[in-house]
Amino acid sequence: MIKLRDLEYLTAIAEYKHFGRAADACFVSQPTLSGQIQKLEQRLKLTLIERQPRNVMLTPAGEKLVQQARQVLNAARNFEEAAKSLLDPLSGDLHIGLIPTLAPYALPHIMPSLNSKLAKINFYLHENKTQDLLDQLTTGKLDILILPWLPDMTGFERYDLFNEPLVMATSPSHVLANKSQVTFDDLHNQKILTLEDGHCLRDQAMGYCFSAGAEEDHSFRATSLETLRYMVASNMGITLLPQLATLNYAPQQHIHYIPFANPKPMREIVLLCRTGYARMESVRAVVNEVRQAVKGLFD
Amino acid sequence: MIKLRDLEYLTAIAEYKHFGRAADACFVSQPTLSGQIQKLEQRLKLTLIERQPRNVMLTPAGEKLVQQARQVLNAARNFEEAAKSLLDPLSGDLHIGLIPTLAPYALPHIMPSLNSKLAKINFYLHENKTQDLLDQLTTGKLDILILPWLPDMTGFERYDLFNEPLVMATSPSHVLANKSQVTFDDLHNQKILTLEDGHCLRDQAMGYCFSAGAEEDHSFRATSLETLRYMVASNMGITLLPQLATLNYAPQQHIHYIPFANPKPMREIVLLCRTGYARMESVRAVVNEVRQAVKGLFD
DNA sequence: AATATCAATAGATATTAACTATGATAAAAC
DNA sequence: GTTTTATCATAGTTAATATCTATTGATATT
Repeated sequence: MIKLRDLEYLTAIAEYKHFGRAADACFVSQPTLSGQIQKLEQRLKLTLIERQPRNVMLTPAGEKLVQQARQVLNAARNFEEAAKSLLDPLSGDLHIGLIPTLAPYALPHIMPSLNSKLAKINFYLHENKTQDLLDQLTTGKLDILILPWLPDMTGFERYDLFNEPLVMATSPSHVLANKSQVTFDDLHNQKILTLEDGHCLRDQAMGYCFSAGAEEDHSFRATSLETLRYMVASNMGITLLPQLATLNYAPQQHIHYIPFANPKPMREIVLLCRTGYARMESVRAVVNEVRQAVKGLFD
Repeated sequence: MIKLRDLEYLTAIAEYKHFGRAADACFVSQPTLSGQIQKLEQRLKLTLIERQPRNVMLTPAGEKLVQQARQVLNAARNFEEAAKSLLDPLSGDLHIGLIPTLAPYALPHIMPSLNSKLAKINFYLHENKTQDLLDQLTTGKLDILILPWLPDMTGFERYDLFNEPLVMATSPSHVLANKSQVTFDDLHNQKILTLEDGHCLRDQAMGYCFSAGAEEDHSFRATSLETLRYMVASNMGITLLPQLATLNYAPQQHIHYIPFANPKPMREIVLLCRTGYARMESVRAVVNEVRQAVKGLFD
């Protein structure tokens, strides 16, 4: 039977394409790693690594087996995590991935209670675009994602957290600024400022706006919600913001936030983790705390 | 890092609930296994096994970790199989699960070409009820299933093989015996002989018949299609048989097989394997051969 | 009370993964 | 064209440890 150590060596080579550095990463000497890899190749009767001078690379067979090896190592990590979590259920490290249009506005509401109620869990927060988060969840770099649900997010465990309305943001001098509600029809022919590509908020907000007959301002795409907010304040256009991003920001920045009349555009914020993840107790605890924490934020 | 050997010991104990027998299964002495399990428990700081005199059992923590351990061992097996299959892609052992209402009638059509075209693969055939097959596929005891598709079979890779019509079987003296086609309405108030519980053909055929107003003969449930066939021949009632079970059987047994008018009742025969299974080449080859082999059997 | 069953312990042995030191080879530098 | 550097392979040694056999201890069963 294969040894887990061998698989670690193999994946390290795949990562670094360099025996010395891979050996360092495994905390062994280079000859040790070289020798073990050779033995592995002999046992499997396969050449896994192409040793060109100054250029180490994997053979096709090597690539394939590295994938399998990562699966095994992930399962082994799961075993150890499950063991630790049995010893002390709500403890250990938990890596949470969030998207940039949610993290800075939601975290102030949820992290205090997470940190106090689940004090033995160390929360690591990672901000990234949706697709990267999903990849990192799959590979095990992240344990939990909190993001707006999209229908193609299959193959994960899903927990609904809350529905976040999008609201209209205008400068005080804008024609819509003093309405108490914005209707679908109000959007007709309005010019909308948007985020740059890759933000799921962009796709979602634009979908809503276009179907209402609004137009995107193609001359500008913001890299963050804050940029967008400043543009709106400078009377360059209007935009849609998630409601969490509008709390405690209104007075000082001369922006009017106006809710939509029904049907309100919404983001369905969910928590995802891998199906079969070893620490479901921690996940469920987080889900409960987040639900508690946002209770009452949305009417 | 945990060792795979430890996980094998743990799962062996889970299987045999007996140190001696588990040790035999692992090809080591009993003290070796005892010692390693103890070390494992110390490392994890968890009691995994309850050692009652003459009664070895797992603690709840043990049960949980055994599950995780099996995952790891499955992944490791996958790695080794992937390696072997890279060495010689279409070779090795392949365990195929089939249901009893399909296997004896389909295998004569498909095994000859599988054995000749994929001569280096050793095919092991397992006949069992659907739910058992799915469990065994999940746990890795089986590599491939061939059975009628049901909507709850999620989480596997699926390949459509062929659609098998069901046909009406009657004795020659039955009122429907000499029709060239049976319609939905012909079933009204007919008495249908059925298989015993657990056969998916029973559920499927009955679903069709009941919706047509037919009635089940509650006084009798057959344990196999062959019993059913004899009952029909003895003029005890009529039944629905999958078409493959009617080929080359008609003349000698005095049964009339009558096709249905559209919409024909159908079984959608699919091939399932685990997603991410390491030997997809072999699976695809089997899929292709089976599709070839049944081509022309159904008009 | 005697015996059988079964897991734990003790001590010896063999395997092997790891180390340090060195060698070999080819690209890069002068 | 020679030297230097980078990089992986080889050799020999050491330390760790999984395994074995033999035995003990404890508890049901007869």
